[in-house]
Amino acid sequence: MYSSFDDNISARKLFDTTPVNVLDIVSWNTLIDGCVKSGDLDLAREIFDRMPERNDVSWTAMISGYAKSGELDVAQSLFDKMMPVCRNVMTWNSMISGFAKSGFLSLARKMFDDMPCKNIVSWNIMVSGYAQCGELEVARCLFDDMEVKDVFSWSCMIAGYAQNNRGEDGLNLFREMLAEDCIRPNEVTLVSVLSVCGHLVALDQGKWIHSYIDRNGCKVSGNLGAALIDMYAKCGCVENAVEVFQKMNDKNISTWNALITGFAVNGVADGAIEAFSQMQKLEMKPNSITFLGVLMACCHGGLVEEGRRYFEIMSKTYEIQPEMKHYGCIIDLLGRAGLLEEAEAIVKTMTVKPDVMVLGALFGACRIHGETLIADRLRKDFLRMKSREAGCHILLSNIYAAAGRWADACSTRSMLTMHEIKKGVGLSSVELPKI
DNA sequence: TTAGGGTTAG
Repeated sequence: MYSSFDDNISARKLFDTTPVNVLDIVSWNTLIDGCVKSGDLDLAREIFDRMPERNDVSWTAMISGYAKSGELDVAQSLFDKMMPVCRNVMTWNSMISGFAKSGFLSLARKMFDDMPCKNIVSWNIMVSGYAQCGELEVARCLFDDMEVKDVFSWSCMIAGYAQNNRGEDGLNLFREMLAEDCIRPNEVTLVSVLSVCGHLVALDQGKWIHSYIDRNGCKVSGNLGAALIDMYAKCGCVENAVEVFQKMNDKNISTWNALITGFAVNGVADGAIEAFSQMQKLEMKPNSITFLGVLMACCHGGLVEEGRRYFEIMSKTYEIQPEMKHYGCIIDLLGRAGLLEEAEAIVKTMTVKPDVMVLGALFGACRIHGETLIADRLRKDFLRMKSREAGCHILLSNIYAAAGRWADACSTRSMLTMHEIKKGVGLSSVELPKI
């Protein structure tokens, strides 16, 4: 009865109108749980403080709520106040997870080592914590030490490799996972592995995973569909991406975003725009990533008019404030079209300071169009950033060189050597053998 | 009480 609320007003009403001793402890706990889940920690705390008696479930719900929202000091003080015998494994796990997610790995580890009784979740939290912080070797040691692993353990470790540019290790671990008898990948695992295939442009492996999904009758949810579409798009197979999209029943915003971005990165601007108007017809609400995709499409297709329009409706109609990446796209688009002053004017309206990428887009345009005046104006802002991004220094130097301003070109170049900034190595990819 | 993705620029 008290398990969920449409809004916290009903929880508040119930709490205010019910005499304290009418409810039993289970109902009180459910009430707290509902408030914590809906994000109203203050109300949960008020209820917790006024409860006639509390048990481990009440304490754990509060501690977990604070730990999840990053209020670790409050969580810790409640944990300390709690009778040690009342602390259960979930109480400990909530604290460990809170510390690990906030990057306090040594604190998490200390609690993990101190806890009287661990379960598989405790191990998974630590594996995930290390993996997310890029400490993959520590994560892997813990993972290998686990006597029993579940799908969470495998997914955490694979995602860790995926997020830290160790995609091949992720794929190898996925192969090991498939060889295990009692474990099957789920949607989360598959999304991670598909993302690896996309980044590595490993089309054969991506196709194999697609057929695995079909063979095993996995339901292609909105998110899994998005991962498949994204994988095909990153491998340059727009037709396959579209086919996946068309076959899906329950498309969500991520599915649409994957399709639009897929069209955009493959230079199919009209496909992206068409998909966006379909979304509008279906009254599917776009988000900031949808607009990034559409703007990217305009940028690739040189569609200035459309780009301007989408950039405008984004905030005016949909109330989505442009982020740095949206600015990057529109400035790149205008800059390439030679509309440098308009691009510079947008830079000036930005509420956040333009980053190196945004300035880089404008420098790039200055170089294409032989525009030195704007480059001069932006140069100070750029130098103030003390950026170690070699590309911008080189662009700037090339702008001056093209204009015959050799002294400026040399001084810009010398910044590179002075600050020991090195240009990153060019990379290309090679397809891996099949699974 | 634990796990996931979407991105371009010279």
